[in-house]
Amino acid sequence: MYACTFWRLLRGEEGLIRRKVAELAGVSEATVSRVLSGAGTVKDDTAKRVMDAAKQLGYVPNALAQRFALRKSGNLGVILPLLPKVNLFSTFYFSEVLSGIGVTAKQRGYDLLLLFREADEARDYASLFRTQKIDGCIILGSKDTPGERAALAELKEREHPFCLVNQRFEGEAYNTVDADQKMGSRHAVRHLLRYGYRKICFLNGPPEYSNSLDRLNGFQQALAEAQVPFREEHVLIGNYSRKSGYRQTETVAALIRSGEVDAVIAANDRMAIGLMQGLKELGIRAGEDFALVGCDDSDVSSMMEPQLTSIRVPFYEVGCEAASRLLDLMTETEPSPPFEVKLPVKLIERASSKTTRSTAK
Amino acid sequence: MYACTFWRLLRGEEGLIRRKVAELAGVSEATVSRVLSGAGTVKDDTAKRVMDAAKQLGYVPNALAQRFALRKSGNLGVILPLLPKVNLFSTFYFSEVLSGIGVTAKQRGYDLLLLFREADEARDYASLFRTQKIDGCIILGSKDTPGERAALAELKEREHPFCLVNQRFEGEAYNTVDADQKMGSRHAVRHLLRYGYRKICFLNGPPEYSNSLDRLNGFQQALAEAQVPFREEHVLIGNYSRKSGYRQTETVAALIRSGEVDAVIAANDRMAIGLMQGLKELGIRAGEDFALVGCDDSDVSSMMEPQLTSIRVPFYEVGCEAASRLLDLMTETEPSPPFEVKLPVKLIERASSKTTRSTAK
DNA sequence: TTGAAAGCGCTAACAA
DNA sequence: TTGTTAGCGCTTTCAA
Repeated sequence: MYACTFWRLLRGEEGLIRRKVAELAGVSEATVSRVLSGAGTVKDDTAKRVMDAAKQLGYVPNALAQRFALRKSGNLGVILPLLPKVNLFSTFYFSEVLSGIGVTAKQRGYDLLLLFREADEARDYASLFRTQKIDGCIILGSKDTPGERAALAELKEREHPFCLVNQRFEGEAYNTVDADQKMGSRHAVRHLLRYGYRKICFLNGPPEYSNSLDRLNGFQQALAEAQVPFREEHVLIGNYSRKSGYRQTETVAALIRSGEVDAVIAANDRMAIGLMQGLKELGIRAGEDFALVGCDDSDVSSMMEPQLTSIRVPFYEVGCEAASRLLDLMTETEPSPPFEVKLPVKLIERASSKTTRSTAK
Repeated sequence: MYACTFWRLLRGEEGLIRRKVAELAGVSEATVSRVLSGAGTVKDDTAKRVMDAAKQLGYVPNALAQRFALRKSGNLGVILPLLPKVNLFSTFYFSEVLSGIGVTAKQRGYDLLLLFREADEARDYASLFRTQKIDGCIILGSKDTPGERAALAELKEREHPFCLVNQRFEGEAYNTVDADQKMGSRHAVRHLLRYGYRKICFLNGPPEYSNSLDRLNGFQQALAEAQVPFREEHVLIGNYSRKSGYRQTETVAALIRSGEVDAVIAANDRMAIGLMQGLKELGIRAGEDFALVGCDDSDVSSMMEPQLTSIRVPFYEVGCEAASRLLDLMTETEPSPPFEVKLPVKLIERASSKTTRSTAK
């Protein structure tokens, strides 16, 4: 009770506590500021007196006032799609990337402002800067649509620092951190070829995501390198959801049964799993009747039966890198050219693709 | 280029644009403020003139200044554990809850500040309020430890609005939104009994989480209701990770083989899946040799083979409810008693527990 | 219904 | 090395 009224008093006289600290330390308020913000030059001795006084009185500077005076919000915005409805991306992806961003931002004294982009909301990223809610932002789950392009162009034009994660825009030089998806597909193809599979089907995601294009690209390139002909009709399109993988069951089953296809690469784990389940219902088993490779190496890939071979994308590191680069850029004085970081991926071999096809048809 | 310099100018004269709006509308800056903040009484006619002028000049008030003047951050803090390291909770859980919070907060004009709690950091939630980074906060993944209790007690003492999600503290009346875990276990037990299983083993999580205690409680109660004896040695403890479920393989296998146990309820899906995998390796199959029920109904439960019966917890709604209640509380003037909301859960029956045990030993 | 002016808690010149 | 002082862009009394 005592403490309660004590603190209520304090709250009522926010400003006074600052003055008290100054008095207790025998300095001016400006010096208190200098000590606590770390800026300016203060004698070690006085600095210590101020610190002690502040600790004794439990004084913590008001970040809101601080940021207002500095005209910096101290926030890093993270824009992300509304997850539950459009569950295309995996929760795994977001958790990992977000954690990476969060840890990095915290290390560097920034807070994270989470901004959910609504489905068809007119995107106005720039106003987040105008209102000074954020000093920079990282955009997740961006798609190549006219509205998105316009919003990004505006950001760039006004020189607001931002960074895209896992998405590039053809013809625009934006800051990007991405996994090397193209290399991922190549690894997958080479892996399958090594095990004797030669008739590979590719279950891709929609082309609004540059990742989809990159993966297809790597797929084609790896085939070309091995002089295996590329068949357009062996490219299927889903929407990154498990259901969309499941929906391809009939098509893929026919391809496998006719001997036209003996392996499938899916552009993410969810589609791979949907397809695997569908085919299993028809008695066609991954790892035995055909080989299956997913992408993302999400936590579910090792929960499957058989466990799913997948391309590990270092999502956590992607988040770290994006935040780190963006914060660098925000603290630099002179403008630097846009960065396009590609992080290496790695094929994790598991049972779904490991049976050697010695008698390839 | 033109636009670019134009905006650079604007940025240089942030304050001026406000004045220009005032001039264009033929009013004072104070009136501009009144109109844009919606407060105060303004004639409809002048209000319209101001709005038009603002739109024409592209004026958006500076939220940072606004919040500073109002002494409100406009942020709802969400405190959550660092995910990647301590991957006890599922990413599914956090994504769902977070989305619920995010949507609700946005509807009510609040922004979300994400705060990662580091593993053993001295918890000082109160200073988030003192620095005015947040006006209220929702705490996820809280555990019953002395440090946590102290931090929460401080929040309460200083009358900072906060809400716990999925965690209660014995002896403390904090605002809480939780799923009805106790009811969940009861559903699970009754379901198993109905299918003829009578020897049920319970794989629980650690007791620092009140959920663990609730679930055990419901388990015992349901057994008592059905007059099935409760066996202390049939309660196993994991840590909510898949591995910890896997680690119980030997123990559970022995219990099943000896006929002492014919069904298992796990306190979350991850442990259920770990256990399922371990037992499968020993040739003991869920849904055939024993029944298995998980909890959370995370997205993986339907990706398993066999699919996992699980208790669906409305995580998204939990998030909505927590945010909604907390925001109510923050806008109320008079103090209200703490709320303890329990949301209903639902058993989702799948293959892992559906084979009727007609010949129960 | 509106304008003028004070002040939110902090930083950062400028002086001393 | 430190104190004084003038803002940061907004809200909000108080008068008109």
